[in-house]
Amino acid sequence: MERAAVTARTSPESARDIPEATVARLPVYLRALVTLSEQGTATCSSEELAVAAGVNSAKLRKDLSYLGSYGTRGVGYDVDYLRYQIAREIGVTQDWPVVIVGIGNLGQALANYSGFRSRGFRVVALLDADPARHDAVVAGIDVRPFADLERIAREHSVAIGVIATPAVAAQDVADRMVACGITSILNFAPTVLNVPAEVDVRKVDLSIELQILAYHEQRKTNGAQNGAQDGAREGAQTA
Amino acid sequence: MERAAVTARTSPESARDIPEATVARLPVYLRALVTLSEQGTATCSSEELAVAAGVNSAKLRKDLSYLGSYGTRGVGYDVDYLRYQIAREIGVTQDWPVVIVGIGNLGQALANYSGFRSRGFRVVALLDADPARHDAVVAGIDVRPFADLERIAREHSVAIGVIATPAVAAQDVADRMVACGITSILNFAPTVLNVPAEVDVRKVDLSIELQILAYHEQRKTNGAQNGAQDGAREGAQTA
DNA sequence: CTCGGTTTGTTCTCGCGTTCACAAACTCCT
DNA sequence: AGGAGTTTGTGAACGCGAGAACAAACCGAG
Ligand SMILES: NC(=O)c1ccc[n+]([C@@H]2O[C@H](COP(=O)([O-])OP(=O)(O)OC[C@H]3O[C@@H](n4cnc5c(N)ncnc54)[C@H](O)[C@@H]3O)[C@@H](O)[C@H]2O)c1
Ligand SMILES: NC(=O)c1ccc[n+]([C@@H]2O[C@H](COP(=O)([O-])OP(=O)(O)OC[C@H]3O[C@@H](n4cnc5c(N)ncnc54)[C@H](O)[C@@H]3O)[C@@H](O)[C@H]2O)c1
Repeated sequence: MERAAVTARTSPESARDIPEATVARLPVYLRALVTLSEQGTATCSSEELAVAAGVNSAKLRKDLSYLGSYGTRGVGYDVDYLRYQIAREIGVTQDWPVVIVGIGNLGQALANYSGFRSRGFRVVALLDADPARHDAVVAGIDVRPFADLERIAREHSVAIGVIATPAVAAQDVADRMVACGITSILNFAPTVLNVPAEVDVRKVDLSIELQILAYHEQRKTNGAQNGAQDGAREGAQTA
Repeated sequence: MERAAVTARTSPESARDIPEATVARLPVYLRALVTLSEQGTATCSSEELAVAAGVNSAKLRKDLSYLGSYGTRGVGYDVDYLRYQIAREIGVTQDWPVVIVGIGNLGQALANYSGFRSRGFRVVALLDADPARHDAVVAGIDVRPFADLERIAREHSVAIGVIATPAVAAQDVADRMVACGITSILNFAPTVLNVPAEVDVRKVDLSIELQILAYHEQRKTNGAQNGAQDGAREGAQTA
């Protein structure tokens, strides 16, 4: 891995095959580093950063090692330098244009969310199929007809789309997005999307999260009644 | 596992140690079964259900085998029977009372979300620290002062809490929830929560999801420019 | 009853991810 | 300069989960 480290230092677009589990944690590290930076911390050890990110320090170091050798032994990591390196690796040193489709309860909340802009994303359009919603202004952005998707996607080179429509409409919306060249979809509708292999889909599903909590909750209370030997249940952050 | 299967058939509160990965998929199967049931399907094979749930059929069968032997070889699964068994296993045959704290953009959207009720959850209170929000009615429920948490949690035996406050307030809210006996928390604030080991925390983080998509998106476009040999990138649903 | 077709439940294997543990490397103090 | 103390980066061990493959079990026809 020594060679990889050197390559990472010299050529910006390097870093072969980062494990998916690591990729999912990089944003967490990035956020922790931003917080540390805002607090005026110049350097931090892997242990400090691990605590701030809520993970094991060994895991943190291994994750960072996939990006290169950005730390100094005996000292730790330069907060701003590491922050930049992770941001670059994730790809949020420039803003990504994003469209949100389905401007109902959830879509409006998302549009109003200020955390996007500051974390590498820019909402370029709000689209809805319901004419009654059109011409409304949400978070300073006009709500446009869904039919405008193709034009907007082309004009802004949109690669990422957010689906916040009812479940029945989600597959149609996804198909149209794919047809417009969108290759990454964040889906809030509780349904399975069928997309070509080159398109990435991530889903955020409220009910599933709650049901997972309910399962463990049931176990806790039943275990108490039942008197069964429940081993140490870890309450670690489960992503 | 033969013994476990028999036990599962006879005693309702059985099913030792279901793997976490399986637990996370049970809600997906449940939803697929509900859809199938509503379509009038009486029985289905593991292959059909797997397609509906967006997973491999071998994985599905293995997952279900942890609950017991609820299928019939050569036939498949009785949709309604399996649906009930999974619902019982997850613990959503009765409703769980839930409190939502932080009734801003996101909290209001959550309160208005009708999918909770139908999936085993009942919002019993909306709490906010801002007096300006009090006495507003969202989704037919009064917004109450945050100080009411203890009384409400006790009166309704609330075990599950949802945090939709700004990040800076999230840890305080979590501490108060834990003090009130809440042992499961769904956190929307982009921060790491410190809670006792017996408390389960699940987080839903928009920015992280988008950043993961951005990472892969960057790889796709860079790979094209670079002409590097990018192996077959799978676009499967990543939870 | 028997046989062919079908589908489940389970075993086995492989790869990924987590964690431990430690050598290498760096700083600071004497 | 050298040694003590600190922290990184990584090799190795281990456990969990994914998937292929197959025997066991069930149905229906004849
Ligand atoms: N509100 C929540 O907190 C919440 C929580 C979890 C999941 N969800 C899911 O998110 C999705 C949106 O929820 P919501 O509460 O905002 O629903 P909503 O009904 O308030 O809004 C849906 C919007 O989508 C629009 N729409 C419908 N079909 C469309 C189409 N084909 N193209 C474009 N727009 C279309 C509608 O006009 C409407 O404005 C749903 O699938 C819901 O299950 C919502
Ligand atoms: N809106 C979104 O789509 C979105 C997306 C991703 C993440 N988030 C996160 O969800 C959280 C809420 O987002 P939002 O857009 O609804 O923010 P918001 O500012 O609209 O609402 C926050 C609410 O929490 C209340 N609050 C503040 N401190 C409190 C306390 N100590 N106790 C109880 N209530 C308190 C405020 O009065 C306000 O009503 C934030 O952490 C945000 O980062 C929101």
